[in-house]
Amino acid sequence: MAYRPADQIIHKAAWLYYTHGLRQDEVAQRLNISRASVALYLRKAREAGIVNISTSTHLFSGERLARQMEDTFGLETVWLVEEDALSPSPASEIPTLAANVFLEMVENDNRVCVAWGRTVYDIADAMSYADREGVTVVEMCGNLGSPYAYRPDQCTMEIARRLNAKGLNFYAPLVLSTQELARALREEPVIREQLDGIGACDLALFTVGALDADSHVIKCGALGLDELKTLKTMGATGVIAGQIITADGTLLDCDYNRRMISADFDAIRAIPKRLMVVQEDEKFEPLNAAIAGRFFTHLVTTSSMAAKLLKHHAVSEPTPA
Amino acid sequence: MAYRPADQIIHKAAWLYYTHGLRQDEVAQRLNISRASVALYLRKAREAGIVNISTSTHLFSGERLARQMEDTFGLETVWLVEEDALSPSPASEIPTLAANVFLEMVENDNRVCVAWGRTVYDIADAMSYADREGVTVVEMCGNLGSPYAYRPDQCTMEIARRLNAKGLNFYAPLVLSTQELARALREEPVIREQLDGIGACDLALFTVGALDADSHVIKCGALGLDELKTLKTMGATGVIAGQIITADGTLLDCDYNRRMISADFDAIRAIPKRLMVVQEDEKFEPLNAAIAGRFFTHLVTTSSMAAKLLKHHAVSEPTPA
DNA sequence: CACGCTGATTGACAAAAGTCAATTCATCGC
DNA sequence: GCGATGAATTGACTTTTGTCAATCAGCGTG
Repeated sequence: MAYRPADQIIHKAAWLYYTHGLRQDEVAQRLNISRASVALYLRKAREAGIVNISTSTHLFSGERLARQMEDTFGLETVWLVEEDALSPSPASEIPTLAANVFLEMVENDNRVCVAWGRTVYDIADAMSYADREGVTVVEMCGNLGSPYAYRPDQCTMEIARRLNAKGLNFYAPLVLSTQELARALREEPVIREQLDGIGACDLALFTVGALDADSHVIKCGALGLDELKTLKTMGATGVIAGQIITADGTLLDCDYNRRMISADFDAIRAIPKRLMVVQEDEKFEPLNAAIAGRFFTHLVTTSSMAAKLLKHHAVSEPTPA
Repeated sequence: MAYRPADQIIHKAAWLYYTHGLRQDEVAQRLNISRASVALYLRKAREAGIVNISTSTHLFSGERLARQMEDTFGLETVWLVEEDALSPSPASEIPTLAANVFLEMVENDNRVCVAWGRTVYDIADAMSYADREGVTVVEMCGNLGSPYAYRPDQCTMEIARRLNAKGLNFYAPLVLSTQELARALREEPVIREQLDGIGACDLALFTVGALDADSHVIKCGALGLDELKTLKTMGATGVIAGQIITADGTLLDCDYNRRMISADFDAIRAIPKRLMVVQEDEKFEPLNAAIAGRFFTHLVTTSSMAAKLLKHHAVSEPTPA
């Protein structure tokens, strides 16, 4: 490479400025040039890679992953827990973190909307009591009578209790036996009101459901195993507020979904802050679908899940440059 | 590691500012904090090594003199500091440059071996935090209990800290009172292992010591003044990793050297990249000896020293045309 | 050798970053 | 509860940096 005096002075400026921490005017003085030139040289030095500014990869590797997640998927904030490390009890880490995150997100006089499920119940359980005022907690979708401790209305009520908030339950089943009945029920004023109120929320807390033999919808009897198999061949990938979505994050066009009393997807997406929480590694596909559907803006999950998602993203649509 | 919200926001601010190039007020807006806080966080991030800013050392190896050094003495790369020129504080320039050069040379998963001394300590001090992984830093020779801040183990540990590396100390004194004891100690498994590990390093950082009244070995009490005088008449010229060498770069055959716990010269020379750093002009003779012994492959020193070395070389063995 | 062209350099101004005293917030002991 | 204490945060101000139109220096050309 040819020797160019221009390079030399750029190097010197960069060295004095970045390594020695001199100010631009000091550098200018030392090199007998104007400060404007120094500014110009420094920009050139940065562009030419003579100075390298990078954010650490090993310190806070989890943080870095989180930032990458935010960038890649256009999310507001991502929180990750390191499961490999010496976490006291990895299982409880996510709900605890999620509960804290959620509490930080709730503001006075907010209207928050929560879905239900084991994860949400765990979060409610881990949530400390907060001194909020004027908060209303509403259910995101219809109820499912189930034998579990995490009955839908209990999730809502427990969270409301912790937030010193008013809890509003959904007085309807999640799934009805016919489409007609569902349609009729949705037009009932009390139900209509609840459904319409979802889009007016400030904050949502929910998770995405998987579709295996031991996942929620099956266990609660809302869906049969054979029915599930059929739906899967149709592209069923995950469950958002009771409703089945495909891999690209859209509502699966099926009878089951039409028999549902639940939040409209556009209403959900109208909520400014939507916190998604995923604990289980097996929920990779569903979560991917939820990302595609732009269902959430904030995410709490494990770093291994984050790594998987990023890897998958890189493979499926390699970034230019 | 525990979840600390403070870390998260600092990291996020650093990420948005340095990686995304947002302005401080944009970052502040995005994170809902004041711009003053952003400025504070960014400073903390820099101090904590979350962001690394490094400048190329190319400038210092781009000179004709440096090239000549490389050619004449068969060195890989030579970096020279002009003591008269742009040095903000000439004394600090060499350690700063050496630290930067060293950082550029260290690669992930490297095993690096460092000697100790004031120069090495200064380098450690000037070194910024680096984003390396899997690096191990080992001591090159035994320790000398000294009253100074630059205690051997501190050099190693400080460098390890800056590199996010594991530091391995040598659990032995540098000099023992008898040859027998030294020999016995060298056969101790834990010591043997450390000694053997030196040849397996990828990179070494060290300097050559002088032999005057106020040089290291004397000050630390490892060697008496009268003892020194005797050794000098025997040809003692410099100190490499504690061991005394003659002008032709070979180990001086003396009792002192035989009482030493330190790296074998062949082991040192087995390390592919060996960075020698010399600040003091008085180290001309020792450095010459170190060159003769082919102890190093990379060199950081002053250009006046380089000039002297080249001149001396030309006189002692004039090159044809 | 005057001319115009190109790219480097600068002065002056605008924008951004740094700083610090004042304030708010949280935590603790009484 | 309640005031004291110390840390975190911020608003207002200062300093530093970025920008850009204007100027200048070098240089090939008619």
